[in-house]
Amino acid sequence: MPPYRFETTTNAAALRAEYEGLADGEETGNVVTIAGRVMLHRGQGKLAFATLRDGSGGAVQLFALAAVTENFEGFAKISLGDWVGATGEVVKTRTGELSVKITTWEMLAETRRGFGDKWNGITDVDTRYRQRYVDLWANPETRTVFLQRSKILSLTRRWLEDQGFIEVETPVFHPIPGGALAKPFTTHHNALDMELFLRIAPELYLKRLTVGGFERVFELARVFRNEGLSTRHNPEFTMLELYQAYGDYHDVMALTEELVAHLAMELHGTTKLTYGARDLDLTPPWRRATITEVVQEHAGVHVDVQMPLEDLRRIAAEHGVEVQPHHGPGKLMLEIYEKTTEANLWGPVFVMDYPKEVSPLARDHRDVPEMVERFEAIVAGRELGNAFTELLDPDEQRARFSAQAQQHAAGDEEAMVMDEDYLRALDYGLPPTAGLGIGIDRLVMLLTDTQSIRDVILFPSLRTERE
RNA sequence: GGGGGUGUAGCUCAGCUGGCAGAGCAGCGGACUUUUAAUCCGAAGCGCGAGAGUUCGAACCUCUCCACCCCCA
Repeated sequence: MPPYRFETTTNAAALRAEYEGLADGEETGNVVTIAGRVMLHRGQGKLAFATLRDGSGGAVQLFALAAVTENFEGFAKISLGDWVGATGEVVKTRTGELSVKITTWEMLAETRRGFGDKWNGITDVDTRYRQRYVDLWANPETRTVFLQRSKILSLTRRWLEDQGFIEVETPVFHPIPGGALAKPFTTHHNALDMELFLRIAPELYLKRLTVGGFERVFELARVFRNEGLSTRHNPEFTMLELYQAYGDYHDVMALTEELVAHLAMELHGTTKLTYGARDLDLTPPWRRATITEVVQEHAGVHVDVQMPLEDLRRIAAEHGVEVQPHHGPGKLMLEIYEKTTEANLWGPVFVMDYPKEVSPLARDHRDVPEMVERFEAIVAGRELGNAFTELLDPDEQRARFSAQAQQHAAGDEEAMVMDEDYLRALDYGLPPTAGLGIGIDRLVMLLTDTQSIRDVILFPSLRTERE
């Protein structure tokens, strides 16, 4: 029967740091107590060795002798995967392995199932994602990725707080889904007898807070989008959204590149990374380019929202875009960009200025008609972040919502609907504000050089297992 | 939704133009006073994702279905 608690005095990484310099065969006289999981085990008659790995990420050898170890017979029979706590002297064996020469030990948990092949680990992706607890032990790289994810979240919080942002929490249940173009999940509240939506973005609540006087806010928000699964999409994922009063999208571009560069420096000590065997230089400043410019470069055609609709339709069709009758020039321009260019932009690059038609929450461009001040940060062919100078004018916002609501009524489930409460908030006055959303999962992928979103989400969405 | 791939022991995998299902590791039993994926000896374990078909004979061929992965919409 396992003990109710077990007190350790150190861990494997600390032991390594402190005693790695011992000479072969040297004994220290220092007694320590450690605990962890048995990863390797070697019996040798009246001797036994076990490699113990613990939460420090390090591993240290337990060295048992029949003459000095209590219940030696039991120790000689422990299995790979068992949790063991042990006390003994820190020594280095004759062959130079840092060890704890144990006098007493306790079984903390016996495993009933093996942890897979001790050499090959677990490679079956289904097992790795479903039984992450196995993956984390069997594959140290998995552990590293999630430790890095944790560090990225913590560094992001600290950095934003240093810039004067406060972290807030806004509702996950939304009576009206909004803040992004996506299909929501629905649920039902029994006591209120009302349909609710799981949020697709925290945007509209965060901007209400800016109206309320929180001038710099951010949320690390789990959001939910009812769409397919892929290496880049999980139905629930984490977005960083932040709003900065008195700023515009140029300010947020600077913030984005500085934040990402800061994270790269803290994690890797450099902003020159490798992603998928290709170099990726995240050093600021990142390139700024308009959609028109990048489409010209990658597709060799000129597009803008001023040109005749017929020309845009023709170019779109030539590039394999499925042209719908209700597509306006803005939508066509965006489709052409996404089809021909986005995935080919290695970046990092801020692709600037989007058609108003596809950006219902962004403010009109100060110089270019029918466009808004919006950018997407593209890195490694993928959208990392999306940001804009926020639309402040309640009348204009109402008109944008109306246009969206019409599309929604026409069957576009991703289109927005009217949100009267948000309009009421704008009536009170939203100061000039810039907002940013960054996909944390994709950011973690980038900074950990992983190719699937499932490699950076501990428990990715999977079909229910069935017998 | 379309295309491609995979599915064999707890894990990692092999299994040829159809011919009696295998290995290593783990687990179990045993030997061994300094091992390092320890080694050695022994016994056991899968009927091949599910179902149907072709065949004297199917893990291998055909069909249907299921799951997972990748690409595309």
